[in-house]
Amino acid sequence: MRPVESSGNGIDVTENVEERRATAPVVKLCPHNTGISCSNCRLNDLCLPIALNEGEMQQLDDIVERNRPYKKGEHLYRQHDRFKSIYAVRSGSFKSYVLSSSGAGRVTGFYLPGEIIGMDGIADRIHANSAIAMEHSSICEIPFNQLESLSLKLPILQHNFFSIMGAEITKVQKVHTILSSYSAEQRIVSFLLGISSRYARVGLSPSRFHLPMTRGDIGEYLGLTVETVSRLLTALQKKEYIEVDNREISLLNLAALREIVGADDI
Amino acid sequence: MRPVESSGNGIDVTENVEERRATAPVVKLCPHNTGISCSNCRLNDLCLPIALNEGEMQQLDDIVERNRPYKKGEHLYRQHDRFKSIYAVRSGSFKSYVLSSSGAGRVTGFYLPGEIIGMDGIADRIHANSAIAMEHSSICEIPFNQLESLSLKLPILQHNFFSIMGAEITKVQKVHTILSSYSAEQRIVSFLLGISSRYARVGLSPSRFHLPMTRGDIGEYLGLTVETVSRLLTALQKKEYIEVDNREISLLNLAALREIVGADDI
DNA sequence: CGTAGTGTTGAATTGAATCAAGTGTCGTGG
DNA sequence: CCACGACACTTGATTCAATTCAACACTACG
Repeated sequence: MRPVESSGNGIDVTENVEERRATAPVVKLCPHNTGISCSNCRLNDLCLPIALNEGEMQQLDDIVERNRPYKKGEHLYRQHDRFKSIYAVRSGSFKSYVLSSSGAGRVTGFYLPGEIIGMDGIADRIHANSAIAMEHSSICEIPFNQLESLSLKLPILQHNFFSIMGAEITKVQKVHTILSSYSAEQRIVSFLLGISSRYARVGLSPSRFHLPMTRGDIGEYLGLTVETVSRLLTALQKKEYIEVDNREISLLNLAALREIVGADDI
Repeated sequence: MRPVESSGNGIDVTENVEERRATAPVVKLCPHNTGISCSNCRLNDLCLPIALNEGEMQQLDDIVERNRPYKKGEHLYRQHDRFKSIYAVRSGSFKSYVLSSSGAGRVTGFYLPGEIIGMDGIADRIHANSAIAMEHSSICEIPFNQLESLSLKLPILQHNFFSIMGAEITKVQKVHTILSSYSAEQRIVSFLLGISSRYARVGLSPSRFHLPMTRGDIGEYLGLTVETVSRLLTALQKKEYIEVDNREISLLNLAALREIVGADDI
């Protein structure tokens, strides 16, 4: 039933976090004793260090904190927390969400390996969202003040971070367009294609993957109800455009799916 | 009929552009002969130069290009154009929009004086949106490569620009929440309150203002039809929460309006 | 092995879209 | 300065996509 490409809880592209926790359960690990550094991280060419040379990467490495992994349901930060760092997802996945005063929270984003989470706090130094692990996950924490200082010394790092923030702006604007003009079916398809290409980016299969989030999460993110999400996944399966086995998704007819959203998608 | 606070075509807080055009209609103006510089601009404490000292502001000033004003309907840039600069709105207003392959364009943002437009091109050096003047407007163009270079030398400038990009991310995420969970009425009210506080930021009246955009623009931005926008403005007027005279809006009952969106708005 | 959370499916309802037919406003050129 | 045409806006009647309400099935974890 599980796809070949993504083992177990989804995506542990860089390390066996379970094993590490067994030997060092609570104590905060020194950044250097995990065997992981930017220079040997598989994600380093899609993360902050793009195009940095060895020496520069070492300087970045020195400010990165690689804390203990996060268990499913653990918070990375909460809404209104003081902003301290941004975080690169190394394995697993997170969602960000806000609690509206009118009760129900709304999911504002999903963060997969190789993506940066926490930029919602940069402007006013207070996190606008909460962020929570959707599965067992590990992250690289990058203290923002230190990132700023280092960016003054490393032009490429400054450039990369501007680009990463720019990409975040473009990504959220894309969602704006989807929410303001797409039908429920187009939203779901666009979402699946988006997840697909984000997995492809880190070398996983774009046509067969595991969704780390619930139907409810997807619904909140896309402005739909759980029932609608469920119904549409079933309908797309009936058309044989996708195959759904619980949270395992196969995209069977890429062309038809792209057709639905108008081809110019992600 | 016109509100006292905003004269004529809306907002010319810094200069009389009409007059300047009369004497120098076509030729591109030298950045220094306009009498405008960052240091004497009324918006300088809500724009890039925040907290810069005189010398630093002068360095920023040297890279800013103050082109001829834009007429209503003129494009600042178009989707797929090469990204070259970001732009600070000095007077007037712009909207950004995308053309979906399925015909109808969708408005992705409105930019008022003191706000920065163009960040949608930072990530991949291609503009993801088009930007067009909604009225006679003037801007400060800041070539991005030069901004990057200068940011390496001026820590405060780098910091400011990170903040500005962070604020853009937070702003767009807020719209995401609005579109994914608010009713049509809540969207309109939230939009009006947002415009109100953006005008307040530049010293204009938060309770009485001119909308530079059409009902159609508002609808596209909020994922509603023109008819719905029109009906709801009428309905809010009937409740005496607002007064509508064409594009002149008065907010009569702030408390009631805030109540509608759940108080935790913008 | 039980139970809480997650997911599915159906029937009824409804908020906003669509379709339609106007009126109002503004900029332009005669 | 006024008349014209193009937009912009409004209002009403009807339709429909997605929500809501409801009941039940699955699954996964302690």
